[in-house]
Amino acid sequence: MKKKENQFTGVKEIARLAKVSIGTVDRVIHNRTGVSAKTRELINQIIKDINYQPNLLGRRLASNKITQFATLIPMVSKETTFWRAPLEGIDRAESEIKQYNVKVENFFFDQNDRDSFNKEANKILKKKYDGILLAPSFIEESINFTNRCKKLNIPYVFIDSDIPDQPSLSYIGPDLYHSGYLAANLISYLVGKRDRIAIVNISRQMENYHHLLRKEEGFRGYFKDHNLPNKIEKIDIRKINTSVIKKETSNLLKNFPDIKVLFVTNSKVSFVANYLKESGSDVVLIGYDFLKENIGFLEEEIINFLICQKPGEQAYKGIMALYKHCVLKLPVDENTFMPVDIIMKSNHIYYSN
Amino acid sequence: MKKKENQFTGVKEIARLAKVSIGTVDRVIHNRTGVSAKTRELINQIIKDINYQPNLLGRRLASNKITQFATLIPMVSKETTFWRAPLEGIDRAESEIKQYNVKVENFFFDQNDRDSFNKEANKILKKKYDGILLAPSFIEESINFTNRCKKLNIPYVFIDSDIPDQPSLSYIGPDLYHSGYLAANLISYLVGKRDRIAIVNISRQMENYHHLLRKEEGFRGYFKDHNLPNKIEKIDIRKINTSVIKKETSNLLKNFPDIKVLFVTNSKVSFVANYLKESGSDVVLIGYDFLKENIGFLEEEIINFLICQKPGEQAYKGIMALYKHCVLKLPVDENTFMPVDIIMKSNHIYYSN
DNA sequence: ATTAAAATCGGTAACGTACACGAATTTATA
DNA sequence: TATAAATTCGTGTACGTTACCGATTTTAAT
Repeated sequence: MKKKENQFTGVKEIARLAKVSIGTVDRVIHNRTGVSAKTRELINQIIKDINYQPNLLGRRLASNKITQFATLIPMVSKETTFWRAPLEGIDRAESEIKQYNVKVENFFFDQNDRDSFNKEANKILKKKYDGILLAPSFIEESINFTNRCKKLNIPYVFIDSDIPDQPSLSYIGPDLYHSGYLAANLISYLVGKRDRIAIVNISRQMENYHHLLRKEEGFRGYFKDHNLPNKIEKIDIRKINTSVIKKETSNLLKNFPDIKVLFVTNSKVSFVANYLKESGSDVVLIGYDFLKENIGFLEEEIINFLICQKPGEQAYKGIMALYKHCVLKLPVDENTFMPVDIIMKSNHIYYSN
Repeated sequence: MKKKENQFTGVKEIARLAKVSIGTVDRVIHNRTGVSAKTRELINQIIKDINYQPNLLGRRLASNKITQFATLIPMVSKETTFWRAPLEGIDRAESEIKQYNVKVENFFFDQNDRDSFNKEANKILKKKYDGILLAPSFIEESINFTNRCKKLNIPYVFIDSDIPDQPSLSYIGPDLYHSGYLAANLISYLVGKRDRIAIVNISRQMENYHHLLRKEEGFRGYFKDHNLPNKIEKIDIRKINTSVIKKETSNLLKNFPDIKVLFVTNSKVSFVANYLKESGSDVVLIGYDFLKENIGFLEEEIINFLICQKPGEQAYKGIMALYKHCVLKLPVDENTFMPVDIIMKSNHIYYSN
């Protein structure tokens, strides 16, 4: 460890150069009133000249404030454990920045109950937070909520899915079209030209269904772009229920015995896997998300590929984006599309969600 | 922004509870002499009781020291641009922690010149650094170097490849065996039982060759574990030279026309791709590393899959591990095996190395 | 010209921690 | 018991910044 040598740095140096007190420099830096136009200009010039970078340690230490963020994401349910990873990402981010007086409070809503979304959203707006991270599962409600945030000048970050034309501080999540496109590309290696393929959408909520459609578009887009002749079937299952999914899948495979690949457009792929295992089918199964229930089937190679986009990392980055913006006053990327990861039996052990 | 309320925190609070001055508390915290056994014990008890977490802002601000790290990695050469990503990762880490008075200095060696490694290593040891990040390309030399580090009590982190039985602060890099294993798993989806497969090792230096062998072991391990009957050929090319590689590959494919997949065990896959493109072959090509020269072929689907392990991220994490250990005094994972990423044409755009 | 009001600025106490200096206390030595 | 030596501890200053208080200067009003 070396000792630092030069004496005058930061505001003190600026003050020295401008022949004013550090109090005045501080006023200029924070655009406060009480400085004549001349000295203000002079100080600003010096700041530019010496390329002054404020010392964040001193800054955070002196400004004895607590920055508070709120998160609004679905609760972990019996239906899916998907939202466990984002929560862990949030916690990881918080424990990294809590030393800088940042606190994060989490609010959870029920993915099958839009009222619960509104209720939690109102709770958030009552207490004044400095930034909000949310998964805009319900489109209308999210627009409403974020509009109110905008009026209150509270920055918000979307994760997991975006709301077009609703400008946010940042979106961090998948490019849904591309993830479908990738699935198709992968499948193109697995089937012959004459094999049949099926898309399986499983969703109860209309909202989430939109996301699935984007993936489906990407999926079909690939086949179109590459003039592939494969026949593509599709079924929509609107109940998340073992027996229903079993029946529908079984019907599908009976009607089209030449189906070689099933592409399930979300994390519900384990339900299909469950049936395939029972029936002893050797259809290739591709689905989404690194969930416990899916990994089991991945290890058995009932599910052959999982497409994942690190939901935990998304939430982590989301909190960090708020931190960068609110605390460090740094610019933040408007869109961060997560890499599309391909997980199979032999690379899942080192994967971190 | 909320203001913080409670007055007594940190050392002050401890001092209050122990009825001593903060100076004494400070001495206990830093295991300095000059404290009676009684009060020391008392203070330590209080520290435990209130679960005292030192404020890093105050700590870093007060300790007016500069922590200096050195890195020792191969230089970017004409032969490969592989080491550009790690360098960027190092820079990214540095710019994140430079606010905490951390500086990083980079030293580069020539991968084909073990003397250059020794020369740079000596430079590093002359100036006393607080931590070292290195890619131990030359095994003997690295052991020698790290032994000297240990004597000087300088912690070091390995990236990219490990040296077994040379205990380091941390290793961050691939699990080579598994990456080969994964490649085989992937290939198992792409070939029929009777198709032939070939492994292509391209390496000039004996050292690097060991890494390739680990991958090859993993690769063959998969076929053995799953009782797959595919014939596996193998060639070693000890010159990194377009025409040599062209000739060797061409011979291989002529001798075994039933080869369906080529597995190149490192980033030199672009040389093979170059030949395949010329010859118009439609053999499936799998290789390593997200390099510019490879991505071009990936887009053309001459290279079909690239296996990547985020070398940039490795270096970033390596510097961060040193930071955590040296500055924050936090525990550090001994081994961090990077995820094994599968990159193809349609997911490379969002990939970050 | 006098006084009041407004604008401009300097000085300084914090924030939580590190570290040096010297004061107070205890122990050892004669 | 007196004195020296050693031990134990408190105080003060510093790190770079924020934010407030009050002093000084300028401008406005009479």
